[in-house]
Amino acid sequence: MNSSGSDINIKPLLDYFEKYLPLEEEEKGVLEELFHEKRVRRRQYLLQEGDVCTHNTFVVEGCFRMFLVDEKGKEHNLQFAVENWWIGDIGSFHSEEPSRLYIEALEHSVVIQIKKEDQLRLFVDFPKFNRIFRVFTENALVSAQRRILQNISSTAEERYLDFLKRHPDFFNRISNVQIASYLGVTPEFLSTIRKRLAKP
Amino acid sequence: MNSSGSDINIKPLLDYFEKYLPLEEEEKGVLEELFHEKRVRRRQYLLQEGDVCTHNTFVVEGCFRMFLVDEKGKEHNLQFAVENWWIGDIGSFHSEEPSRLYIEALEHSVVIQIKKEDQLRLFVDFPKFNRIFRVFTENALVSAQRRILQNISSTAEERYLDFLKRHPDFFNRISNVQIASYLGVTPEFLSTIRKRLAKP
DNA sequence: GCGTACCTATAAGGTAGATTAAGAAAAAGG
DNA sequence: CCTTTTTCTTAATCTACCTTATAGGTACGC
Repeated sequence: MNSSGSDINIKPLLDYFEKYLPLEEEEKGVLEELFHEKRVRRRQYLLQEGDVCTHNTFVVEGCFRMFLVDEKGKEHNLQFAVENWWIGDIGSFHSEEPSRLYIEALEHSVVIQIKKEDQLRLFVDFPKFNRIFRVFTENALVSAQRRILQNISSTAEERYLDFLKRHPDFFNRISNVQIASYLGVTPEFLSTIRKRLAKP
Repeated sequence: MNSSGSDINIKPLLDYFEKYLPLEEEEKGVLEELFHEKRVRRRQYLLQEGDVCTHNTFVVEGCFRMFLVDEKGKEHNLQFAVENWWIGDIGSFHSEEPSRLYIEALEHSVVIQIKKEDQLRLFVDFPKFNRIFRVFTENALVSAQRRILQNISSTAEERYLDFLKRHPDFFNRISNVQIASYLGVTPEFLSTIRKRLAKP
């Protein structure tokens, strides 16, 4: 039980951390205290443009997308997040300026969240988490760099194949409309790519 | 003087850190001890494909590009770095696997570098630097995310205009061939964009 | 100061991917 | 279960950007 008095399922988060570093009992207790569960229905938003991103979010169950709406009203997916992924607008989280992004649940989902001030406290009290989060951020940066290189050097078909190879579980879970938006092409063009690939 | 016995100009690095957090004399001394100067001539490589990126590099003077060579032999610029920027293949640096990237000096340059093991030692002995580097990485991630969104949502002309607005100093310093490669277009097409923009 | 390598501009023809529209299939929701 | 909404497909037309080629301009290295 955490301070809100409700049972929350923090085990997936503990398991996740322990893949990186073993945790002391005290640390587990602090995590249980600082993280809070939230249930989000399909199509509900975790963050909307103009809001400041005040929480760091870990997905326990379900699926999200983070996207930008451009000046023509088109949506562009920056990232998906499923079980055991983190999601949030890290820029807004740290600058405390309003976000330009939306985070929307693609399925009924369960997340656990930590407030910015609590995360800072965690970093001060337990430098171990500072290190873990630095590593997470580095990994995210490496992924982002790979994606930039792919965007400027590959065709849409190559990007789609690489996406499927890297995330085979997304194939039956995320609609092609959303995948197209992530790849930076129209759903119509993704459809022709898929036809081309199915042929031979 | 550092352990190599040579005078190195570490002041730009100290000034840079102090924009984030004031440093104690002891910390300055440690930085001076752990960072080493390197002079790099134009067209010389700081990193080549297949090498493990063993150093984190801070640019004191000069200009670099980090790029990928694709299977068709074409080069794609991932990043530039000028005075007071960091450069390195952060993926290879942490995984200690061979890099797929090159880092090349576009001008005669001076950098100061820290070895991975020394940086880790720095993080353990002075947690303050762990925090500073986490913030650096977060900032780099935010930039990378912005660039991904731009790549999937903007035309080459919009990306070029944004690049100039964001880095006006690069206009007269970095050749259009290199800028085109960064934007993900051919130099010929960048030339037609420039003509289009010069007209009205 | 000179030669040479590189950089920029311009133009013609070609391709990847966008746009629009319209119908079929599937899924959400009540 | 039926209705409504969303998703996927196909095809025609259109545009952004690539490829190849040619030529003049610029700056580096000696």
